[in-house]
Amino acid sequence: MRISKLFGKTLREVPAEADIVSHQLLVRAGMINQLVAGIYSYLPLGWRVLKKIENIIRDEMNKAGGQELTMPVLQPFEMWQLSGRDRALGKVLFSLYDRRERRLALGPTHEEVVTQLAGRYVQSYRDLPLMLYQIQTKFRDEPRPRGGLIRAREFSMKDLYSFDVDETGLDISYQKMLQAYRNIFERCGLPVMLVEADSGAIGGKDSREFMVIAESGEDEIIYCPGCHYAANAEKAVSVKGRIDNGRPLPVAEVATPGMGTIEEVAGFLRVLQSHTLKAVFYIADGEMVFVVIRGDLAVNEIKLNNILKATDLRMATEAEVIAAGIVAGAASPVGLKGIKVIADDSVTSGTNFVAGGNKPDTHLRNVNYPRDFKADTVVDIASARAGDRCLKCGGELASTLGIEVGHIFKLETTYSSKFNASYIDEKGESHPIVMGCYGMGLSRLMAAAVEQNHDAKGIIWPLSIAPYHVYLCPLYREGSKVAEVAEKLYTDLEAEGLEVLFDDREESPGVKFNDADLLGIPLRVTVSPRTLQKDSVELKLRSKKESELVPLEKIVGKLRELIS
RNA sequence: CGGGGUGUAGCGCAGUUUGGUUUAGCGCGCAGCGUUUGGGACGCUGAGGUCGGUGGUUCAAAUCCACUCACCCCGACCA
Repeated sequence: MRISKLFGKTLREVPAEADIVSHQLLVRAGMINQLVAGIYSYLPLGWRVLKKIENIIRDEMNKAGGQELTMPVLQPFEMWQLSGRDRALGKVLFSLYDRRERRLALGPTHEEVVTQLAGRYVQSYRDLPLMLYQIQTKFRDEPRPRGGLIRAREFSMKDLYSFDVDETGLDISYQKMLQAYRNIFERCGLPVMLVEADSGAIGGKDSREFMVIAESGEDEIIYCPGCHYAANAEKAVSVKGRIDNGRPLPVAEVATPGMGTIEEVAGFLRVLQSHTLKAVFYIADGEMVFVVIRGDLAVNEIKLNNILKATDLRMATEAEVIAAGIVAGAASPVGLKGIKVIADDSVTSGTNFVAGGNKPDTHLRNVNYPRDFKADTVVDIASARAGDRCLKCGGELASTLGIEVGHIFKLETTYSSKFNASYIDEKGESHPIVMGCYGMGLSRLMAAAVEQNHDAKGIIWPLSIAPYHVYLCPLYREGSKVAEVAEKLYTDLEAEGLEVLFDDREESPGVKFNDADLLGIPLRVTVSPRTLQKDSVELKLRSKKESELVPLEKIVGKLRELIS
């Protein structure tokens, strides 16, 4: 490709709307252009990168036994009502009406459609296992798109669905995908961290995310440097320890004038915050929920909602707390009636806690579970934090930020039972198909690759996903034979099947070199009067500082070698 | 949805506080001509603007007021 003909221009200045590095560089390099918030055009260079990623993914999906197909973006809204996900996704689900006033959704993911489709064709256990996938544009009306391609409203995604007869089959499919994903990231030159995750609105278990570590990441990862434990903070667990305050003592009221927060109460009574119980109030789909957790811990709302399964979960307002007859600042589950109580398991592991007295300015000492109060549910709902102890090895947990580039999980029969997708086994009995779901964001992967591979000058594409292999950079001079040599080299390299970006512009060397660096093409070949004096060209790797002179007759072979 | 910020040429910005020599300006980019060519060259000439939109105040609005739209950031939320 001749740069003089290439659609798209590099920008010297950083676009005002771009905040994170991948967004800035992709826009400056003329690879993407924003139409409206979270919606982008891919210009020829960016599109080539996306296609390279797509081909790697397609190759690995096919190798793992996947069959590619494509499903409709426009889907009847009733399907989403049937699965109940119209409510779970809420406004994230784009919807519109056709001319007959029938409501349609723009596909944010395809569990509903693929389950219905598989259900129509799979009849016997002989039809299984099966893996179907597509690479397609998805639509999600994000509350807040951000970071360029990191979180877009229209984006490219690969989604594969596995269908098996039973759990054992699902495990095999799951492992195949796990390996395929590792291969893909490896081939894209992208180091990833595999973390345990919450499966969110899609539902399911054994949820794993592939994270690219990056400052601009949106997800917090809690991991243990000592063992291999790593989890999304939404899901992470840690050692809470036991609070041993001796044998349970009789409950004793104590005056705590003006003390509302845990910090104040603990300070006033001269006890550790971990020796107190904290009450937090939520409204789950309109119903008040009383949450009890040890004073030094924080409630993880994702974990909490996995118990409550509410569509809308939020902290209660002060007015709602008062209206429920609860004494804010001195609330406790002791003697409480008529309100659902969810307790973190930390409250059951220890003795003689300080808790609210349910009277103004009053707390209770020596509160013990279950002697003094009972919870409807006792389960882990605490946030694990960096600095906590690892539950597996006891080491100290650390945290980092990551970009979620892939997410795989087991759906089991959640969708197959709703959409009546079943098969007949050897005995002639009918069973719902056991499913798995495996997503990967291509456009996000592209952004993550830039986050991971860049320097002050620009992008440094890994060879496998670079828009072109070679940046051919002649430095013209009147009366020299540079142009002639460069033209011939361009033709020869293309004939060899190399992907060449030919900077045939009459620009000064600085402009060309800077553009080459910004675009991040892995190999740069410079032809100039200086190199031609030695019958050579200069070869420089984008990822390296040094360059070398290569004799003209050897350069084609040399490049060929570097690329294969 | 709550909080904050920004909308002036393709891009980056100044001008808005205190309305009037502003015919709305600068840098980059773009077009033409000439010189230049190993790390964002230079000269001359030129094209390019509903000052986000609507309404209002005023003799006069990029500038003041009201409403509104868009974009960005933080938070909430999120696959």
